[in-house]
Amino acid sequence: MELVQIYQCLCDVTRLRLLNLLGQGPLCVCHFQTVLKEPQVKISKHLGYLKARGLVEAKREGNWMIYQLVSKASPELKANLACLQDCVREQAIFKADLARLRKADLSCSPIKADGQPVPRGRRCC
Amino acid sequence: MELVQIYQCLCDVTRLRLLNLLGQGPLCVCHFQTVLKEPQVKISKHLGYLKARGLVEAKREGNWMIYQLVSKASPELKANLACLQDCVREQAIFKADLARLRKADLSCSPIKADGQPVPRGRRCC
DNA sequence: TGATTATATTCCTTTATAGGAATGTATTTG
DNA sequence: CAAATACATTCCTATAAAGGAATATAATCA
Repeated sequence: MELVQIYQCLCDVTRLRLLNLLGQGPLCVCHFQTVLKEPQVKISKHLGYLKARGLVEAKREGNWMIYQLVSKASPELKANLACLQDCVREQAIFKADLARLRKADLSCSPIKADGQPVPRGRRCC
Repeated sequence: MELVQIYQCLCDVTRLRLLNLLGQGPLCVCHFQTVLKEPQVKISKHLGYLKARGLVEAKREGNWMIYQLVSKASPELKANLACLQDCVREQAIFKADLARLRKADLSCSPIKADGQPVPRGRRCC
């Protein structure tokens, strides 16, 4: 993947917020909606953008799509994601997002802490 | 400066090439033209773009405009420029640019090695 | 002062991107 | 199967950006 494409993915606030959250682990679309408080189209499109350019990957989990950072990232991508995490650490919007993520009910997501099988088919968000 | 603005500056190859060269020190516009082999408008516009967003600064030196990376860069900018330098080290285009830079006659630029006063008013490129 | 050199700006065209409304698709539940 | 839930896609509009041709500006030289 080209370096420029990485930067193209990083030059939108919504996408930075998505990537920031994904730094914590896999998430489903509705949780992004809940945390970012942005409309579904917006979230979905930006996730599609990131996926098309190989920054994230998605798998279907029952009714939900679970997104995560690509498992086999290039050195350039790794470096830039690390740099991003570092830059973002002090910034209000991103800290607030992480705070809301922690408070959110993630019961439909595979990142559930207790390791229980994910309860499927119930209302999520 | 916003983090997103930094990434906006980085999402174009020409600008990455400019920044890569500026990592070596200040340069005048005509040297960018020589090294990148791109038309003057293109170079000038991208430098203007970088300047408008605070990644580079420029000063007039007689007939020439000397561009350099901003002296007082934010932590985010520093981090990302360092990351860029790192990512770019192995890539063909950027290595080739640096090679051409080394071979170029930089007599009209303040980065002249021997510290002599810059000869002004002569033909540069 | 007029010519030359270096650089910036304006104008125009093309393409990319963001955002939202509406609609489509997949999956699960009852 | 019908309804509900989660998500994607299409269509449209507005705005930004890239690139080039032509022109303008600034400084220097002869």
